[in-house]
Amino acid sequence: MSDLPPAKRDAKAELESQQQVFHALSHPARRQILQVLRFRGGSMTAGQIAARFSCSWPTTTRHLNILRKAGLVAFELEGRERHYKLELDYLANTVDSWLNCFRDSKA
Amino acid sequence: MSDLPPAKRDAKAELESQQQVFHALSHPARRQILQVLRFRGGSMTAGQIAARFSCSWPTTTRHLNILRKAGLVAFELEGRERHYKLELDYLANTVDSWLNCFRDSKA
DNA sequence: CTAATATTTAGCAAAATTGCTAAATGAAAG
DNA sequence: CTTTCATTTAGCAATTTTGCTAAATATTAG
Repeated sequence: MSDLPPAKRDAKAELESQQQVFHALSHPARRQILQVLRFRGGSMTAGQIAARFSCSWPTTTRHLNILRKAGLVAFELEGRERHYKLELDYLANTVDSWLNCFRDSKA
Repeated sequence: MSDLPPAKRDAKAELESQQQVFHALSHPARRQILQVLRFRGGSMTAGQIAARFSCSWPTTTRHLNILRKAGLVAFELEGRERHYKLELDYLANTVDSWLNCFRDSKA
């Protein structure tokens, strides 16, 4: 791996993290988790999140993992709770930077 | 189906079209098709699009179908060619309207 | 009508995703 | 140290997605 010039390596890495973000956003449950987090001030425990969803707790955990690997949420341990927090700027910036190419330049 | 008050039915329909858009955007080849279209002025034949991708022509056709059902592209027949065009506004508006909830309100 | 061109649909196998239940981890309370 | 609480990991079955090749469709050219 990494037998590429820095510029290309970076571009590739950026494409990959973009892919992780868009993949994470493709499942309605995951978008909803982000919205609930946003709505509740940006931070909740795993239990509070899981309680709001109809799917099983482990399924929610997995969605949270996908969101975390994509960089859209992060958590901090507090005793035996995990406080997940929304990575608001990363979310908005990543999507925006892709979407900007498609914004009407005539506006 | 459709045994719901109009407001809820509409909300549900909107969620569903949002889902189709985000699902369509989750595959790198599909995002790339949109970018190529954008880059080339918003309109290309199926053949011109397929020629730019490493996957087989039928595979590209399927990606185009997914994009079309999501409302992100549309085509017009011109002889035996299909001219696909980018639905720029729908793309930007759909993604934006979801993303707006996550834009920092303090800015 | 026949051949060629542009593109799609059909149908299949491989891979990825989802959701579940059961078991595991790790911190805290008794 | 044993139990309890909060949460995750493991492992499996069902479904969906992807990509391929082969066959079909439709339009134009000869």
